[in-house]
Amino acid sequence: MIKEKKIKPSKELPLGFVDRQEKELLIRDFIISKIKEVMIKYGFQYLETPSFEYSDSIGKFLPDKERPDQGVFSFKDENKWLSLRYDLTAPLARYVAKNYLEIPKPFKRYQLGTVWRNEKPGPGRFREFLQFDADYVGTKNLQADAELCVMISEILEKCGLSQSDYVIKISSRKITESLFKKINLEDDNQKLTILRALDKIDRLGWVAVKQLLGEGRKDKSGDFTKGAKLSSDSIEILEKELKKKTPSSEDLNEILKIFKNYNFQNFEFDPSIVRGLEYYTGVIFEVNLKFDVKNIKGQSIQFGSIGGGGRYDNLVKNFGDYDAPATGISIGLDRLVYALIQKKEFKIKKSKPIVICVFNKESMKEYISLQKILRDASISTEIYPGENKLKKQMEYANKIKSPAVILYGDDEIKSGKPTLRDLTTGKEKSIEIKELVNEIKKII
RNA sequence: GCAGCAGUAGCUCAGUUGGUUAGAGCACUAGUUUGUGGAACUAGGGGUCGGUGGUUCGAAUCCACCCUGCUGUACCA
Repeated sequence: MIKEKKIKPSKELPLGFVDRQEKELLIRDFIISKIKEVMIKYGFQYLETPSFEYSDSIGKFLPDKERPDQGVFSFKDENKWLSLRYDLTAPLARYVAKNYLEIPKPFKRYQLGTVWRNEKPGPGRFREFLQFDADYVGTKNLQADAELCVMISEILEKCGLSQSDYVIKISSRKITESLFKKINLEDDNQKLTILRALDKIDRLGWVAVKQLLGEGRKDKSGDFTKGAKLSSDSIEILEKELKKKTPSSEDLNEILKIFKNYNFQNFEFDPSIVRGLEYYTGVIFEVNLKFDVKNIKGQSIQFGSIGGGGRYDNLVKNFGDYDAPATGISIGLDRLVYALIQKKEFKIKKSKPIVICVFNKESMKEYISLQKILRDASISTEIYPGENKLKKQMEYANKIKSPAVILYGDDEIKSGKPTLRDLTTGKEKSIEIKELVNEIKKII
């Protein structure tokens, strides 16, 4: 410990930002490897775009265009506003608009990247997180939308989830639009309020949602949320229509047929899902986990979906002359990892290094030659990084969960037979150098 | 943003109606063993008791404001 008490820099992290440790990262890497495997099979191209974009290229859909810092992290560079991307879809639209003439049509791309949101963090929700996106740009064919659902389902199962662990909910923006017509609703703000209310059926139930559609609702903490102020007649019509369990729009009927062709069944029609409010134009889907997720304190929490997507036919058009209908899906990888860690035990092989103990510096040449033999055999190995006494070295090996240490002191060097100590059993063996690799492979 | 609850050592927490120098367990460091880890024993380091201001002879304890965290809610392109 440092004793001086000067002005110390803070060890705390900014709100919503976290250090991620090896255990989590290895599981994340595992998931990424599964994703890549599946993406290649489905014929998607890999793309990377920068973390920053000009605010107006990704800010077309900001609620408040005058303030680019609303929800995003931005700064002014020279005279232009830059923002950290808040998703991978807006940059894709920008990329397609920029490279329209060169790229294949339709354009299928997948992307893994960090995104940043200036919002309140929650359990498993941060202000910086890794997202995975797959999109089809330049086709109206609903086969694309269907295939995204099938594909995401394959990824989840490759990650170890079974059909009962998750469900893909589907709906269409067209259904809500027709509902608004039915109750003669024109006001866009009111429409938004209704969509937001409907989005909460899962979480709050119909009783609360009806309050939100009407005058408003007071929640557990005593906070009051203003409602959409619909008449009770209109609310009743909405409820009746939304409780129908069969889709009433053409696009959904079409997609159901395609699912049949794929023999895909793990979906559920749910007209209450909403997703991005102004962004989507047609089919929308949401990936929901069905198992219980807990926070650090072991309390069950409201986890919500780990991702979703849908059809956004107008996004590319906003950039200029090209009109490219598109559909895509995104998954929050950190959230998926957070949930997955609780669901199942991951046995991810990560070989910890064999530690070669240091007796004296003069023998370093011998230690290094042993180390080279092991490393050449692809065995993770290190010479103890320091000059402590043996006890410390053993404690270190134990702490990093090393499977074994090699003792190669003067006696061993003289006889040419290092001692191998298995740290799980505590047993020691004197071994010929040429047998060392084989013996170690038995242990690890 | 709004609301409820919380903040004492690296972690988990105790701290009586306000009363000397603020405690425990785990972790850490050193030793018992200068060539042997996971156990035990001994010793040790580490806290402006979230911050600031106030009440008081005296505050971790009471009051005000602020900060941070958790949970709910709102927003979430």
